[in-house]
Amino acid sequence: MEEVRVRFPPSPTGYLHIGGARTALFNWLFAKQHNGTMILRIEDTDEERSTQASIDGIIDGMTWLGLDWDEGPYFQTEFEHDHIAAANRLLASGQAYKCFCTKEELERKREAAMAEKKHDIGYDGACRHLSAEEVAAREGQGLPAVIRFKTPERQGVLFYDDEVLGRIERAYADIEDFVIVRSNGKPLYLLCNVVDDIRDRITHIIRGQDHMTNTTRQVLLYEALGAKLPVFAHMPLTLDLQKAKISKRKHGEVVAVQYYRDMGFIPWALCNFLCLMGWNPGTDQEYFTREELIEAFSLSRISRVNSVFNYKPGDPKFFTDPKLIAINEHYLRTMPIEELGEMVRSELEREQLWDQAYAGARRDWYLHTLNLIRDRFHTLKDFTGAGRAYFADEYAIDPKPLAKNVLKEPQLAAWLPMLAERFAALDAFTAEETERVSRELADELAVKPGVLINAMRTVLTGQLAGPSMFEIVVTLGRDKVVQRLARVDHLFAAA
RNA sequence: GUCCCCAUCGUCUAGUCAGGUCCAGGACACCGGCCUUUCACGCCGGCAACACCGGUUCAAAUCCGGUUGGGGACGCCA
Repeated sequence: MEEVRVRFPPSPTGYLHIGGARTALFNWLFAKQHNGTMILRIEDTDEERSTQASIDGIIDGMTWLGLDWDEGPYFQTEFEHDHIAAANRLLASGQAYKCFCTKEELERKREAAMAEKKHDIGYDGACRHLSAEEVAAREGQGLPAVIRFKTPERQGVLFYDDEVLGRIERAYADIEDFVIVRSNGKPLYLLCNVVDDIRDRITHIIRGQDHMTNTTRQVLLYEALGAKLPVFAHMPLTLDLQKAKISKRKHGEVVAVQYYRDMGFIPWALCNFLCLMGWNPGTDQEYFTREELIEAFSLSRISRVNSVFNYKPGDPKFFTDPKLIAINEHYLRTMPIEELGEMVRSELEREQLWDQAYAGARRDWYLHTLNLIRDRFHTLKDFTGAGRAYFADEYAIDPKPLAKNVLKEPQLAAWLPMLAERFAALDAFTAEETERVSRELADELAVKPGVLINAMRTVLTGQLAGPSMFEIVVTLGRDKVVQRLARVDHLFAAA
């Protein structure tokens, strides 16, 4: 079988957003599955809008997601000679022509047509049949010209067979003569893209349905340039709840890949979520390892229906699509603990909470602690947020549980230090022993054990919720527990 | 307006090509229960959809036609 070669060709005019990342992911999956080649090609021919920051952002985003490429990044502007040469070839063979119509003229004609027939006719072909003499005359006058592709004068329809959508047809008559080179001599996307895909020997073009009208025109370009047509697969778009195409401009950072890195998402969780937008394996499986997904993926199971990114602005609990959060949580609590340890390490380092011993003598403690607390967390950020008390002595106490579990019972100011003393006196600082003395004390004080236990949790971890109290106690160790329980005065003083 | 694509729970979707096993399955979210010192996790249960109209057929989510609805593209952007 022919080698599979695919490409991801972002234009560097903004950060990598999740729609683009999904396109990259599908191409990547397809390439991996077929032991093919994935090419990253930066389409930077729009010089006004392309930025280095955007190029960096795209590369960083892809790298973070783990979507690697085999060739590139290539830069489209470096191949301008190829594009111009192709345009000249088309010109020479009569498959393209110079057009001297100005933007203003075209605009006027378009408006007139709209007013008269309420119908946008596209380019009217005014320059299509200019003789060689007429062209020469205009050039002699120094009139600027664009190069337009000459749509074949054929009856009937053009078609191609899409791997997702089946046969796509479009009447030749509906395809206007489109511009392939600007009047300043710079080639345009429609042409560059095809020339590059031919040169890069792309076999499969997997891109969004928003390219479908481009595809019909590009099919003509392939034919005119005498190249074999690649396989096309148009994937559905991702929309917002208002059913509008998601965009950087409209939705801001919540659609940026970068946002998910900053929010503490596991990269593969985002990939897993993204692949489920517009694709499914035909089974009930929803969680995939990298290898499983590469194996299971197929173009024919890409959906034809646009999917909605279920994000409602302003909801603190669901700061992005709830399913994406759920998938992230799933990985957080099921992934191999060593792997999680690496990811949390980065978070701790960023907050200057990392202790080198966690990689050495205290590694078992470190991994055990992560395992203890990960069940309740949503993102990697929680390890340094809600989980801060496990790694630092400076941590905030959530005012809500402070009021409810501690300040509500003023006598705890005395009771907690009493508990500290008893813990300090224990022969064996175990879950069983600490629980025993806690219950004993509660009994003596004639209060429910929960009063002491919940107050302890709040003081020791700063949180309303957490793992089993006596596991926490053992994990933190006697010193910290005694210390934290003995000094609760300031909590009451502040109140 | 023109051309193209699409239409199953709130969201992601299975089922549509090869009509019956679908009074429509799974997941997320939501609600309830169990577990529990808290909150989660986990487990159990619940709510919730074939856009509409017509046709074909013994039988339609599935095939055909139309309507409505949604999206995309209509640049000397990519």
